[in-house]
Amino acid sequence: MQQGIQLILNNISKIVSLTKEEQDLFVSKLQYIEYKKKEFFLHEGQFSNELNFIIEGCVLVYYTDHSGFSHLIQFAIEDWWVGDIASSTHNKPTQLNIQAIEKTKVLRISKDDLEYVFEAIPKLERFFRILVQKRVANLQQRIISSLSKTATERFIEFREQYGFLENRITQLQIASFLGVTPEFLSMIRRKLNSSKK
Amino acid sequence: MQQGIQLILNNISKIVSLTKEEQDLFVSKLQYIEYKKKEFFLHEGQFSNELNFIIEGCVLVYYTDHSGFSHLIQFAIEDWWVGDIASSTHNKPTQLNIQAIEKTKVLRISKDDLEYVFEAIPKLERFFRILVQKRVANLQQRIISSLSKTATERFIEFREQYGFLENRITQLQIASFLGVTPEFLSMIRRKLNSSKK
DNA sequence: GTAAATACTTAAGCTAGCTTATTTTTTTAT
DNA sequence: ATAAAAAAATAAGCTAGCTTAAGTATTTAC
Repeated sequence: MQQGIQLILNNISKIVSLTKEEQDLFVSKLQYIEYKKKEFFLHEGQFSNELNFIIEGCVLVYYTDHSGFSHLIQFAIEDWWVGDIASSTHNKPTQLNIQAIEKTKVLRISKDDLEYVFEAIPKLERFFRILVQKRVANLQQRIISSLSKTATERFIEFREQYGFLENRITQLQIASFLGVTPEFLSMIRRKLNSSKK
Repeated sequence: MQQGIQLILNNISKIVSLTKEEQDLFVSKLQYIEYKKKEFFLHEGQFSNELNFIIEGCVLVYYTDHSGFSHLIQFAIEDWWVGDIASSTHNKPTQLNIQAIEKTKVLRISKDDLEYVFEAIPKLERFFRILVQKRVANLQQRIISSLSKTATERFIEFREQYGFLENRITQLQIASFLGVTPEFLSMIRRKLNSSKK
């Protein structure tokens, strides 16, 4: 856990610098949690009242539609933040599922504590504002790609951006993220491989 | 313009409450600008260093791909904020075009002034954090829809959410927002109309 | 007020991506 | 180590949504 605290403070210090006292206050609000592989952080219909920082592991954020198909909205690994901003901003039950796909260690802060530290340490509110802005940039890029690119182009873009994940998540999950069937992704991969040599 | 200032202060007061002095400081940083129909706020390749609040009018935010096709990322009307968060967060030239499609009046604040007022009035940083969170919720919903719904379902959802815009933007623009061709949208509309009666 | 430009509709043929089904490979649990 | 489960590949037939093209309606600009 001690290493995790170093990691989270380091993550924050890339954007804002906190004094020792501010760090201690923030850290005092963190809860350390471990999830086993396949365990859920959050189920559809629950209220999302926490934000999680991943120390170790990998989680998926997905939406399950009325026909039971899952659609991968986001994934997160160590040194990333994960939570349902939509649910906690609008105080509505989440539509999403958040699930560990490896043994995962997180530091968690509740919504109430987060609001408290924002009040006490405005620099932290700045940090989170910038974090959320980066998320906007990321989501917007994904919309641009979904509107203007073919599945093959989106797969190539995925590899460039998230290639380091290719051994941690399955083809099924990549297909779900790209918005194609696994069968079609398999075809895309075959075509790319044969044209490569 | 005076009315515009009332509108913007009102918009902010729905989320945070400012003292008279704080309001005055914020307002002193605002610039009033008018655009004619078809004029651009921002062209692809430029740097986005402003945030705009629309007092009156309607603007489109779109991406133009390498084949010259436009894809509508966002639209905004009076009482909405518009800018390119991605470009200004990452200090990169924008990929987007922002264009007025009606005579449009805005109040604008530069990125530098915004950072200054965030420092001086932390409540304003909170306001913008929450504004950006709402944008995340909106973009995420759009990704969920694009992954899990057919074009017809997305059009019905568009009408429910943005029906009030149907007389201000064209079918071409709606098609571009939904990610279908105008011809196909025309077919969808015909089917929906014939099944309605 | 009128010509030109733009938006919208319709329809026929086409293709990217889906469905279903089978086989092979890899992972998981005991 | 092995059986069961899950993931991945291949292939044939299908469909939502695209392309092209031509015609009609509406806006725009002078």
